[in-house]
Amino acid sequence: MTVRALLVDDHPVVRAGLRAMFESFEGIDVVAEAADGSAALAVAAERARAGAALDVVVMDIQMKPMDGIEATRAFKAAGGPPVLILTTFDTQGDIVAAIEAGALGYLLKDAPPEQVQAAVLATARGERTLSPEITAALMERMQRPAISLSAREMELLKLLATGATNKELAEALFISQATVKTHLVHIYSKLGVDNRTAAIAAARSEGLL
Amino acid sequence: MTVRALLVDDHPVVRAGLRAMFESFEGIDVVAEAADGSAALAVAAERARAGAALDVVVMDIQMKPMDGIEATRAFKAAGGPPVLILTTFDTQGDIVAAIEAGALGYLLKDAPPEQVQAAVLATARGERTLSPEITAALMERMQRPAISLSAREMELLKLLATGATNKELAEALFISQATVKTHLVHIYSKLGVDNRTAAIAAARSEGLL
DNA sequence: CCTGGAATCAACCATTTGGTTGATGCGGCC
DNA sequence: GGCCGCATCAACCAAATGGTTGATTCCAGG
Repeated sequence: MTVRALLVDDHPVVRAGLRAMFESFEGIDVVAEAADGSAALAVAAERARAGAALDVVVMDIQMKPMDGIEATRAFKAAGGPPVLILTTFDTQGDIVAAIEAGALGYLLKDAPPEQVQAAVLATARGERTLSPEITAALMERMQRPAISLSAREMELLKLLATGATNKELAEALFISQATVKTHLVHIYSKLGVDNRTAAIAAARSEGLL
Repeated sequence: MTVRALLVDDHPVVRAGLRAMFESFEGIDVVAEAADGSAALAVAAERARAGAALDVVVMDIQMKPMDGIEATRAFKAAGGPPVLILTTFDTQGDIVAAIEAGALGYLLKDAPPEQVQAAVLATARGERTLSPEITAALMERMQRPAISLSAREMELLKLLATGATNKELAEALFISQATVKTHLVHIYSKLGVDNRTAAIAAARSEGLL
């Protein structure tokens, strides 16, 4: 029995590549393509109405207007087909976001063809799949006691990364400079640094930005 | 007469996609693939020795161990085949670097298949090709008086972005803190900012990092 | 050869940032 | 009810950073 797959990627080249890989392989039938999340949802809905529901969605993350994370969440909420994320990046933030959004699998685009095919079939069967690199990144994150900034601290951090001074932070957030400093001290201590530029660097490497 | 092309990309999926696109098209023959710059150089050299030199190289930028920029420079230096850069990103720094390295064309991976094929043929003929987005990015850069940091300033900037203090910069570069400050003042003035965090933000948005 | 940019350093001062202590109010949770 | 985390603020001090002026050396280009 062949698996009906939907390819979602904003690069025609990548879609063609996946299609070519799957065509030379018994078991996967690419029944549709989409260039972004909202198009993918539309296609899936139509397929379901036609009584030929999809078995698996292979999706990139970075797309516009609707990205792969949002689309995954929508598929999950609608009880749609399982989603396999296939992307270029392995930032911890992306991985965590994808899994939280309900993706069943997460694979990198530089994976060898056999791995991609195996992952697609596994996802269609409802099994969870993570490539070794992804697993490693996740494990690493688990070992450290999960750096989590409060919502307010995240606001500060984002503005901080734009190069704002304490005074500007205070004005932008309608708080006093004293409060800004308090938040900054907390941010520094959570990130294990002692100045703002290092905080930005650390936040980036943690995938917080 | 068909064009002999070499595909260089670290993603098997992308190579398969390009190959599939070109196969369905008269005029381009994909005679080899490589997963990085040094492998590409080896393949091209072997082809040349065999008397069946390549007509065009289609290459990504981000690859390891040797990236597309370096490889392009090497092809150019060796009088090799013309290079068409086909990549995901359109940061001004990448574009400028690619052109300076001697790339004949620069295209984004989200370009439609016909555009990719046309660009490959044009590159093989020795014509320069830039996609509209790339041209726009280049023009924009031209209009502004080209922010260019000296080599030393770039060294500082990179370390700055890692969160180093003036003292650490001084030690890392074997100069006094006074010199660090002088360099920083120059960097700030070139970027139009007045502190280090803003400098990092500006450098990022200018594609200098 | 002379001019100018780049890199190097010093001394000085103003401003910003960071560190600490302490305090208040609010909301959730056991 | 009491504890705790979060957000808010103040006052004070220490350290880092930024701004300015001025100077030296080296090297490349007209």
